Amino acid sequence: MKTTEQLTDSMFYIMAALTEPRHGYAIMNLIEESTKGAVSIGPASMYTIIKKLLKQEWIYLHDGTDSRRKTYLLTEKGREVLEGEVRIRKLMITLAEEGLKKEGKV
Amino acid sequence: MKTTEQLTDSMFYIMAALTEPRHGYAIMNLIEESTKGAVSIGPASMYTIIKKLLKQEWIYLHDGTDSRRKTYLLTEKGREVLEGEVRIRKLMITLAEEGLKKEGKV
DNA sequence: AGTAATATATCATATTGTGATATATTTGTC
DNA sequence: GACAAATATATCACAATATGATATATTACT
Repeated sequence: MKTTEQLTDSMFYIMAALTEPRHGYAIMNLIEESTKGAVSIGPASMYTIIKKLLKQEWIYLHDGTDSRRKTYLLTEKGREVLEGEVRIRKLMITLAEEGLKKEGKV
Repeated sequence: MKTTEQLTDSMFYIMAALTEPRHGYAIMNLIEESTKGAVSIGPASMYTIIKKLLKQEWIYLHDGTDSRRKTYLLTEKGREVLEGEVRIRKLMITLAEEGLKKEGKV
């Protein structure tokens, strides 16, 4: 999938959770709760992706960080990327919904 | 990402396009148009994924198929999967939007 | 003191996606 | 009726991503 800055699902989910300061474990729990258990990201994926998001400077290590927990938050750039993603994803959901409601059983 | 039948982005996009009978090339164009060029799936990804969706029986080879074009459509099972996906994706978009609109620049 | 929950981390592997490329057919046009 | 451009499908080898298994340390609870 080639795009103007397209995120994978997992990246999107994690960034969606980081509009507020959260640490890795909290992100995992939030995603699981928000989707009622339908989506869950394990630690391997979690920390792999966090590393990448840091490198891209879409998230940063936030103050609340103590020796035990590392708290992250979207950067301004990250917010913009997320906003763009939300827009694109909404378009595709609209397309899917329109098609589905036509009840086009051919 | 572990789930009750989670689709990758590309799979989702392609299935979203197949609520009506379409052939591969048409799917590619539709996705590009619907997202205003922001998302584009090339032939390699397209046909790889179509093969997988056929095997899963989420899409099937539809009648309109002539010797030249192969037309596909969602199966009933495929519709259900897509419906479930739309639900989950909406939840995550809502989460992202709520976070974003708080304008929480800490 | 012992155990469950919290929290981060990594490695090797599995899964998924894609650029490059090939081929055939149809359509338009000079 | 020759040629180019657009349409349409297909595959391979490689790149990018995600993940199960596992390890380790700290905190909370009883």
